[in-house]
Amino acid sequence: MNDESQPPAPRLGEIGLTHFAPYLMNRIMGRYNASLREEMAAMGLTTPKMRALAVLSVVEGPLIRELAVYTVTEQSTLSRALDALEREGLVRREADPADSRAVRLRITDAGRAAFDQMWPHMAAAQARMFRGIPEEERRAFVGTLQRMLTNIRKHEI
Amino acid sequence: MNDESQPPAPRLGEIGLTHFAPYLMNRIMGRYNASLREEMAAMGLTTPKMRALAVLSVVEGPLIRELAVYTVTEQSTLSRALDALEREGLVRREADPADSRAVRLRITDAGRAAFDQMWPHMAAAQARMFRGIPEEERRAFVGTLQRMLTNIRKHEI
DNA sequence: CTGGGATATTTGCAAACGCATATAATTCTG
DNA sequence: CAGAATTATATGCGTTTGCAAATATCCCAG
Repeated sequence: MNDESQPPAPRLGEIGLTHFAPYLMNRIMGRYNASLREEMAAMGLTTPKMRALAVLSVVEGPLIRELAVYTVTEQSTLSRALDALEREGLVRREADPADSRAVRLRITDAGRAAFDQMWPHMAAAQARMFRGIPEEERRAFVGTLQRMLTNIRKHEI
Repeated sequence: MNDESQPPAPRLGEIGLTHFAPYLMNRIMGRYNASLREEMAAMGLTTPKMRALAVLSVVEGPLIRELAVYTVTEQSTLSRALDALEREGLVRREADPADSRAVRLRITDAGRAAFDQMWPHMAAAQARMFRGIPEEERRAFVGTLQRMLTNIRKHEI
């Protein structure tokens, strides 16, 4: 609870929906995620499963609670998503040698293949989002996003 | 299906998670939404209910399917969220005089009061996101978001 | 006008989700 | 080093979600 006594916020009606960044971001991400849903469904993936594969294709052997942060997923939801991914042979749970509570995660070759099949759709959806936006503007936008992430980050990941 | 034959997308591993805008946006919005969940729960609101109130506080008498677009919510989910909001007296369904299939939505005074209680938390969460980001950068960021929304917009709303 | 296709909304049902709690292992503290 | 507190993960259970189908109304071609 850090209350840095803000000046009173202008009302939503005054700034308008389309000037309120979270509204815009929710709409954009909603459509981005929806645009992938069909391909995911065709591959038997849910959003948490797909995100887990995406992160595991890049991050080596994280803990489940770490992956939960990366994927913005409830830990219990992720635990069950991993059950499914493991059942399907896309991911492996490995016991951590130093801490037997902990589970380290690794993507399998089949998992990597599944993600490789998914990736072009993700890249295309992203490209659609940025269509007509100059490279420099886009770079600045991503820079601001990175700054925002560090602002709101609660975890060290 | 508009396939404008893209050049092959660079792999996620090459660009890195933190350069992939959808990943950053999902993380940021995940935390933004999570940071509101406690206040919402305290007021008996779910995310769709809260979003409906937010939009209805600004948009006059939309159809349910229109509100579904604004709130990025499945129409069936929204229909049930509206059941709850109506039961609690925060929203009214009104028959459209010209089309008796259609339902027009209006926020009640109680609904507006509920949203007014929620709004400071939303504004504060947004302020946290943008902490330390100069006004001009922030304006540019929102401008890019608006451009992105028109890019991916499927509906006329 | 009238039947066929569109449109607006609701509802049935199975799957997914999230909170709280259980289980198991580790670390800290006196 | 014993017991308390903490950490990592899994699971029970009620709620929410989303797809598909049902219902009701409207629009339009003939």
